[in-house]
Amino acid sequence: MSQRTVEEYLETIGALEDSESPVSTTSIAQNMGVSMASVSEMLHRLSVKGLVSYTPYGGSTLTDEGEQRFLRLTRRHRLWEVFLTRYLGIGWEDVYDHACSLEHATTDLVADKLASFLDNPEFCPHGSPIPKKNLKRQNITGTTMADLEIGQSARVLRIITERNPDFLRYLSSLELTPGTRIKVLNKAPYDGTLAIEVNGAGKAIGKEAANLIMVKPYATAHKDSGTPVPQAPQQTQLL
Amino acid sequence: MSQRTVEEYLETIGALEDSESPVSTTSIAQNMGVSMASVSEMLHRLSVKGLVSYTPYGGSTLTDEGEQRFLRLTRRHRLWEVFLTRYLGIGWEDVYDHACSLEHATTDLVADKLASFLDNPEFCPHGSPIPKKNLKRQNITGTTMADLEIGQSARVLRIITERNPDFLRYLSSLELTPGTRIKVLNKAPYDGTLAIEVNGAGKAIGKEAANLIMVKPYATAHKDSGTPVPQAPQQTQLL
DNA sequence: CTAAAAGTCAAGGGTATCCTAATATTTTAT
DNA sequence: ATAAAATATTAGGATACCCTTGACTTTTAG
Repeated sequence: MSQRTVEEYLETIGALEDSESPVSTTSIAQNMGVSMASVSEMLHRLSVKGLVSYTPYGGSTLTDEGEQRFLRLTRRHRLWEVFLTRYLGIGWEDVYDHACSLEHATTDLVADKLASFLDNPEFCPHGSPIPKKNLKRQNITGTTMADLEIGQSARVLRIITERNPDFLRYLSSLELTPGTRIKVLNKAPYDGTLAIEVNGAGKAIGKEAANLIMVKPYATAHKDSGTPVPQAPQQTQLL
Repeated sequence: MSQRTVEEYLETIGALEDSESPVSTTSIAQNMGVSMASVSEMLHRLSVKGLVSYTPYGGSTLTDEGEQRFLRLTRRHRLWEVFLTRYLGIGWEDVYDHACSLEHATTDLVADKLASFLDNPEFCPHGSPIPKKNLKRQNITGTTMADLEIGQSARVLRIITERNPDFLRYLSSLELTPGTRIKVLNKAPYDGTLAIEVNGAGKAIGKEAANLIMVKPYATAHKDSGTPVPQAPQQTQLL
């Protein structure tokens, strides 16, 4: 079983576990565009390899070792994303695919040196946390833009769908990048379309899209807590 | 036939063509560590794909298209080597392997942006020329250190064996990196061992090793021509 | 000219991955 | 509680790749 295929399964399962655990065979099959039979077969193999804990008819979870491998890949992927946007000037809308191929070809040494070079960034350009070298999983919980009440202000933390350049370009056009402050002006009664204020300008965004944007609501009365927050993706100025 | 396998064959054939053209099946088999039969079979397939021009019993050469693919890979490989030494601080002795995996995972966009970021370097850390974007093959001819006469001075241009960290480490210990100026003090009559002067100190180096070091002899009477020359591999100072 | 060296070819094996179709299990809705 | 629907698994087959062995052919060198 090729290294590459294994890694792709681990990544799919790991990503799906954020929203569904154990992960169903159907989800995996749909995500990877292969038949359920293929997935079933592969889960057996991954199970034998000790990377996935698999109960027939019951779904799959990553074992500790599978989780480690998943996080190591995620770390590499997101470090490359930071490098590609910051130093090569590739837009955050497009970095996903390029990082996808690089992550599988990155040796431990290169990953470590890259992290230092980038100054151990905490977030990728889409606002997702970069696993640290110790590879502990970070739980991502929180509010989406669609959860906000009328009148609430918040800061954009993270875009959940990293791999859809068109969607990300759309968000760019609305100036909805991680770090941006927004305020909900109104919510349409039937379809839930949001009227929001971004950088002083009014914009509209559908509920489906708003559900893919994680935000941190402002606690009006309190000082902002010390939690680090993603920065807007941008190129480092070179000499 | 997997992308990766094809690329590895193209690289092997392309590299061997520097010293032997057309390239014999035996050379390829030895270089790749597979049987001649496997190579024979693969050459047929590469021939059908139009990447290799193959005459049974007569050897193989890359077609124009094969050559392009080869040069594109070489370009990527060497650009990564420059990045790894200059920015990540990985020693020139070790970059080869890390670059080897990255090169296959590099998209066109990333390769171009990386080249600009690195300021379109002309040479890799071992002194080999980096193919330009137009992918014209550069002929590498010249003198090796073993060809020098007693009393001649020269500058180290290029180490031919890039993939042997131990050998490169040995050269490092002799301070024989690209860009260094040396002078031949003596040549032993039987085994051809060279006594040389490097940075004011006397050293000895065997004929076999000296054969792997390309140099540019100084024309004593003339001004140095304008030909660019590789620099010593070193890390860029970061702010 | 002939033996050794180099190279090819055909046959076959192992692994990996995918699919479809048939079967089995679990869930859901009545 | 049970039938239908949804979900999942297994069996079996197809394809591809890449390798090796061993018999055969061509080239080369004495």
